Amino acid sequence: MTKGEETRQFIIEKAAPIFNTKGIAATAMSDIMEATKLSKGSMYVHFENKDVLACAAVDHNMKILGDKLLSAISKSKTAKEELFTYIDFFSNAINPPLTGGCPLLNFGTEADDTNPVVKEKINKGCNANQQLLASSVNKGIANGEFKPNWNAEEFAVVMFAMMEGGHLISRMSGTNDKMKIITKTLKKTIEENTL
Amino acid sequence: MTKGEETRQFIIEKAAPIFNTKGIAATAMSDIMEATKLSKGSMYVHFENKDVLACAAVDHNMKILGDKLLSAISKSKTAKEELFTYIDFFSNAINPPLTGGCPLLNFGTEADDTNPVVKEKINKGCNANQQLLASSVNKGIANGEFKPNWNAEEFAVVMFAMMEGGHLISRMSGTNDKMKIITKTLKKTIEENTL
DNA sequence: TATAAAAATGACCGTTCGGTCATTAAAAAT
DNA sequence: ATTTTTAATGACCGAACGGTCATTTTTATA
Repeated sequence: MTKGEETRQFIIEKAAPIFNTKGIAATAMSDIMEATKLSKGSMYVHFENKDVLACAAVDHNMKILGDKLLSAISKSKTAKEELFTYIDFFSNAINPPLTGGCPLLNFGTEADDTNPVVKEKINKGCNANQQLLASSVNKGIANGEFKPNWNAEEFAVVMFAMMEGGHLISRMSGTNDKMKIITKTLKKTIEENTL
Repeated sequence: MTKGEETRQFIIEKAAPIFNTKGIAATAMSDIMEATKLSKGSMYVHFENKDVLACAAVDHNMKILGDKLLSAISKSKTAKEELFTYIDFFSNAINPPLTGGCPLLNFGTEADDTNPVVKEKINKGCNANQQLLASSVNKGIANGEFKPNWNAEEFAVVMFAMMEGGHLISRMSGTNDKMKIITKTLKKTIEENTL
């Protein structure tokens, strides 16, 4: 990795949590300058404008979160464990795995009516999550863990929606109390579909 | 209503959908000036600063949505109808009841780490929704529509989270396809708890 | 080690931002 | 009808914004 590539990566890593916390519109280049201790000119050597940097930060946030998640799930032995691991991974919305909370929720709502590029990135992220969940369910059906008539795709949609909604509720209230109800409900549903 | 109160209300009504669509940080006073065709000075006669106007816009969005929702629900005869009406009311995320989509989702994620005042408003809005749902369930239990052992508060949390999460998914994908899965699942759960 | 290429700097630019205020116009009160 | 109060205006302000660029410093190549 050349010096340039190193600096570029360094900027992204410092910028990502700021964008995820403050939002794209509310984050100024000066915020990134302060965090990186780099000059303004240096930022524009590596990113042609703020939008490009913001997109890179969105990508980075999703990648980091995805890597952490997959790393946790990969330790699971059964399909049921995979689903439980996913739940536990996101169960603490007050101290979330990523600074600023869920990037799908944060960037998704901001980009919704204003930034189609970021919006599509988030859409793909949502779909990736749901496919991950559906594949765990299907895996469990295939190996006899789960009831064969369990609808994997539908459950994936419902579970993903519940986790995101729970994330919102918890962040607003400042406690994980209601997230616990959601995780409990999800785990119960999984148990009910376990043979 | 005096002329001043009329103008103030007029500004709020024009500003509310803009804030809900673009977000607070990304909305400029000039946007409101353009929408209202009023001068900058006039805006500051009625609102001491942008934050006050933004808060009023948040309140207005929540009030309008709440009024519409309660109006729809009030036509229901049974508790089950109330729950179904709530579901149907929010089932179209692509053409939502409020321009810009759900204000709880929009303002909640933006205010999360930056605006404690708005955050608390949204928190109260989330709780109000959940209490509304729980009261419908409890009403149904009391009048013998629903199973007596159905946990109203827990279902309210889960249902609210699913609807908000479904809203996010639908807005990102641009279709209501997955929202339909969510509404179907919720209605099925309600049916299962109906006597 | 000399040279070419890439990276880093910070002063600077035009624009837009939120916000002010003296002045004018309109509405309310007398 | 006159006076007083309130609303509306738009030029203006300083600050902060995203972005540029000639210059300097560092890194990579020969």
